[in-house]
Amino acid sequence: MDTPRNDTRQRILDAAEHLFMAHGYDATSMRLITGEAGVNLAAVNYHFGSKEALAQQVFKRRLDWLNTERLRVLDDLEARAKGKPLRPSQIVDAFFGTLLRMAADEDRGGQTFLRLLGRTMGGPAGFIGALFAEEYADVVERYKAALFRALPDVPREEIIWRFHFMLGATSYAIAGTDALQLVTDWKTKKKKDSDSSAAYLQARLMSFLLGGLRAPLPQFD
Amino acid sequence: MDTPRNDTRQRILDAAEHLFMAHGYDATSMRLITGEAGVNLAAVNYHFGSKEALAQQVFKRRLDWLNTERLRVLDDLEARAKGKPLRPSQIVDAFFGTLLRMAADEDRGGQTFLRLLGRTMGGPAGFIGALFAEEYADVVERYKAALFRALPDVPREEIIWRFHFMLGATSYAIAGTDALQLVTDWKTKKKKDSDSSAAYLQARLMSFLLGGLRAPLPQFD
DNA sequence: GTCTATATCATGATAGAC
DNA sequence: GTCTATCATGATATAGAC
Repeated sequence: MDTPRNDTRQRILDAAEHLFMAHGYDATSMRLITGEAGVNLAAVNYHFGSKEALAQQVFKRRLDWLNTERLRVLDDLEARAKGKPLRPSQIVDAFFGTLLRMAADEDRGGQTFLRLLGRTMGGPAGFIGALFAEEYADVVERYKAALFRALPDVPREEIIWRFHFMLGATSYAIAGTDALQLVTDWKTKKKKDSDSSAAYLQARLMSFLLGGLRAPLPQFD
Repeated sequence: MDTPRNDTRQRILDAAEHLFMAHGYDATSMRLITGEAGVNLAAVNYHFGSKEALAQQVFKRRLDWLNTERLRVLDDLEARAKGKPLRPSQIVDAFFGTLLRMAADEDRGGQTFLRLLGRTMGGPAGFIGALFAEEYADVVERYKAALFRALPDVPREEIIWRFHFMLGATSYAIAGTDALQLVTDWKTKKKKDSDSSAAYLQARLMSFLLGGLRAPLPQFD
């Protein structure tokens, strides 16, 4: 009896994740998806109901894990701090570092999903926005509150903006380097350490984010 | 004889810019575009040849101006510096500040184009990537060189990464705040100064970018 | 649950009258 | 330059046999 045969669902999700990443949602037809998955065209509508519902499940499968993990890490940090505010670096690492560590885990979608995520978040606010809002709401609230406590001297409005900027820098870093890659020669130079490149990216991004988060307050003049 | 009647071309470009921003490239049909522009369906193919060529012109119209302006500002700064390296803040403001100042200029497309740009740069690497590479190549080279001179102690590779991160934060800031707006209550609070909000955003973003650009170097351990 | 075959529709593009 | 009418294509979704 091996594995119970819900294989089809998984195969469709994997193919869709990959193809959405490569060509975008609109440009990916259900024929492409079912073709790559090796299943029948009608299977998508049987298992998911529609193409849009399929896309939602593609994201939900990964985001459920990510957000649970983010909350778990934050709970852990706060328990250990015993009521004292966390350091900004801890919070940033818990939120964005957890995201980046997904990239190293192929079972969690690896870079494929992360790049898809980065691209989708910038895209037209479409159907995915609602899902994000629903999924992220409590997590973002918790992390915002932690940042407020960690940076009592920074106006809350400023923190929210900087959180937003950090999201953008991270999305871009993840979404792939296509825009600059063409202009830059880093790809050839970087070929040697493609394994540890995720770790390098993480270290680089973290120091950038923290530098921005703790920058001197802007002067409105 | 009034205005010579190339009105149609402009109307199509304006409508396409607006609709691409609102719904994305794929989801915007030529019937929608010509409908909003008040011109005939066949006019797009007559004037531009194809939908894809139209999209390229939508970007080219704005980017030609933006990149020329960026070069002009950099030339000006370097002439004034008389061989001495520029300050990082000057370079960042010349590159990203010029971009943000487009948002205040309705004749240059204003926020509409800027949001479209922010969204498209994150999207699937499609046809627009080639145009960007062609348009941006010399400008990015010039700015990279200026940053190298301004930050001689920072490894060049690190500068390139941070430039990339800055692009991401800026794209996101521009592309609109949809993702966080739902979670945050800043919209109601911010209603009062919708005029000067562009100036506030610019000041906030600039201090964030500079903080990140000058952050302590990451430790790879 | 899975597949074949098909219904229904919207799209980008073009030919040709004016 | 502008319009109408239309073509060819590829999309999602579904009905019904197995």
